Amino acid sequence: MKRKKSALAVQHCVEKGKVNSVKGKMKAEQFFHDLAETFKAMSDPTRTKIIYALCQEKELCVCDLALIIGTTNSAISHQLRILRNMKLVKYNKVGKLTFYSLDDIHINNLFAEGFRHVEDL
Amino acid sequence: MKRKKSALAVQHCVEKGKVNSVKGKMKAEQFFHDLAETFKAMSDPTRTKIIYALCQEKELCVCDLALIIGTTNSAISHQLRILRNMKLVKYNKVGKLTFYSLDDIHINNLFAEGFRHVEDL
DNA sequence: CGTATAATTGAACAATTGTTCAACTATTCT
DNA sequence: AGAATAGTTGAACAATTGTTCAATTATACG
Repeated sequence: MKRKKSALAVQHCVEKGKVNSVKGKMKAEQFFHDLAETFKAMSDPTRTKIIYALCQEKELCVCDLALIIGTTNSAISHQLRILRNMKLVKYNKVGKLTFYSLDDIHINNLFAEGFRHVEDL
Repeated sequence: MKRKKSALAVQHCVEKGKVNSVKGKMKAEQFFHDLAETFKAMSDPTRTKIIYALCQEKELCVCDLALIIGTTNSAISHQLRILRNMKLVKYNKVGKLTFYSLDDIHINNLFAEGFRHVEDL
C-alpha cells in the first residue's frame, strides 16, 4: 500500500550539536521579555529625546523637558511613566515640580552604545 | 476694559538657562528616529532570543534558530529582516542555507549593557 | 478662599506591530 | 524533470502603541 506524503511540514535540524548547545544556554521566557521591555522603553523618538536631554542636564522637570522637546506636558508625562516603570529614570519632587534624572550610570552606557551604533550609520 | 483670561494654556519655563543650553545641543529629528529604531529592533522577545542565540553561536541558519527558539521559519525570517534592516545582523548564503551572525562587536556590547540592566532587576 | 501652575491620568483614536497562513523562489538530490 | 528542503514574502488579523483632550490632584501664592 502506497503511503501518502505527510501533510505536515517537518522541521529539520541542520546542526544538531549547535542547536542543543544553544538550547541548553537559553534563559527563561521572563528574561527575554524583560530585556525586550528595556529596549522597548528606548524605542520611541520622544523617549530617546528625553534620555538624550537628561544626558546633557542631570535633572530636568517635566515642563522644561516639554519645552526642550517641543511637545505637551501630558505627552512627556506619559512617556516618563514608561521610563520610570523600566527603571531608566528616577524622580525627585520639589514643591509642585518633579525633577527627573537617569536612574544610574548603566543607562548612560546603554544609551551611549546605541548612540555609537547610529553614528556608524 | 477688563481683559478675559487667556483661553490657551501658556507653557512656562522653570530654568531658562538649562532649557536653552540643552535645546542648543539637541540633534536632528532623524538622529532620534534612527536611535529609536535601533532600540526598537531589540524590543521584541523573539528578536532578543535571536540575538542571544547568536551571542552563543557565531553563526546559525534560519531553521536552527527556529528550532532553538521554538517558532516557525517564517516568524524568524520576518524578524531577521528587521534586524538586517537595522544592521544588527548580517548573513552568509551557503547553498540553500542562510547563516546569520551579529553584524559587529558593537552589537554584542549594546546587548550586553541591556543584559546587565535586566540582571540588576 | 480662589486662582494659577505642575503634573498625572483615563479614554479615545489612528497607526503600527508580530504571528499565521499560503504562495512563492531557489537550491539540492535522485 | 520531479520532489524535498530552506528561506522569503504579502495579506490578514488581533494586539499594542503614542498622542490628544479633558478631567483631576497637588502645591504655591495673593
